[in-house]
Amino acid sequence: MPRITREQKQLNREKIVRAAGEGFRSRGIDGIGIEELMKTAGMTHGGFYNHFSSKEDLAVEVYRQGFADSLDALAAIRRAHPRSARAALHDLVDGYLTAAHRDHPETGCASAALAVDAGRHGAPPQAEYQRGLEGYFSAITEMVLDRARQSGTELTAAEAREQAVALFSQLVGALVVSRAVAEADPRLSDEILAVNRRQLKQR
Amino acid sequence: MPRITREQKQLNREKIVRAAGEGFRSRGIDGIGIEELMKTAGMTHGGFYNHFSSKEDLAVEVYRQGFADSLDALAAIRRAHPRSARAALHDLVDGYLTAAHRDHPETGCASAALAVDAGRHGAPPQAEYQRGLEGYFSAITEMVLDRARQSGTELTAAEAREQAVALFSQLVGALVVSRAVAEADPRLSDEILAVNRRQLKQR
DNA sequence: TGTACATCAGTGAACGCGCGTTCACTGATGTAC
DNA sequence: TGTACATCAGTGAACGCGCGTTCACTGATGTAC
Repeated sequence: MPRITREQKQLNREKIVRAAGEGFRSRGIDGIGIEELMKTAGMTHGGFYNHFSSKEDLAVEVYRQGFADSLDALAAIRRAHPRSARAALHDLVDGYLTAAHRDHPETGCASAALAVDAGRHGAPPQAEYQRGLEGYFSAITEMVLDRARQSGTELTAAEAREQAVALFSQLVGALVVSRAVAEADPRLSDEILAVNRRQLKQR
Repeated sequence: MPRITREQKQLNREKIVRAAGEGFRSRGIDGIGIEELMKTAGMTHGGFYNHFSSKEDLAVEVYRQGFADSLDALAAIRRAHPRSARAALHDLVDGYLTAAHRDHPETGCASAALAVDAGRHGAPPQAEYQRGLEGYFSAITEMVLDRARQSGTELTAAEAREQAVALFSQLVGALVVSRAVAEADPRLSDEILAVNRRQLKQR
């Protein structure tokens, strides 16, 4: 059958990245092998190295893609509330800290699902994580600044960034901890989400 | 040479749990093998199954031990500030969100280092994680209640627990995210710790 | 208290297995004329 | 536009390797008398 169209090759590459994005998020970079990944993407494992030079190389691409997707989602939230950054921030918190997001890491926030793996798989994935994180911080900082502006509050850029960093840290922590007990104690897991949601929106 | 004293066997077991506690925290449960673990503990790998029925069984013990150690540390903080729960909570935050804690997951908080692994390695470790987390929440809730009492503020037990859950979520999130970028961007990593420290103590 | 024997903790080789990676092969695609 | 040939994406077997786990063995400890 092969060889395949250039266009088709690009589509296949995207399928691999998507399969890896889901596999790595739900089971960790070490938790899923290339054979299973390629099978999920609809191919046999031998062709993997036509697309990536190593598994780590793929991980870097997964981080890049994951953060890009999340930034797009953030931008969509902002666009949905053109007049109220406050409403947009509430949407962010409410959307992030849901049972659905907790129960589906495979399609969720890369920062939360891949944070621990980032530190354990060498410098390149970690560098990509850092780039993505800066993007998050910048986007949320702007939302916080908009909110202050719209409510007539004085707020420096530095103060806004502090609020953004703290907000995001808490979002990630709440999600990670709620996931860790999701099966062992669903009620506790729900409580963690609800408490953090409520507390973050009071600010 | 073998066989060994019963007492010596118990000491050997503790050495294995300690080695695994450090190895699992810094490199993940999948990130270190039994051979290396046993070598670190000063033995050859064959004897492992005289102590544990499986690697997962060891993981459960690591979670149990890790949370027990952390609860002891929390109790020590409380004892160091018998008159001021406020000072104790500040100590908790300042001690948790330090560069030293970030840079040494192997001796640090089990909840932060092992949260993601808990969800990926079956029910028994996750159940142990849940038990430990409840212990944290209870201990911190008591500290929050003490603080309210000592400052003459009205606070229900439910409100105190909410504050405790949110506080701990943010602690874990800040540490996890700061670790993920520690090598790629030390300044950003420090900023994350400092911002969360400051913000948590303002409350 | 002393002796004889059963127990069992640590050793180190071996097991099967799945992993990441390599490779010869195939045949449709891409390209040069 | 059509033909001839080089390219190269996917296939599937194979590689070495490290993993978790098992096992026969040893000899000091624990126990029964």
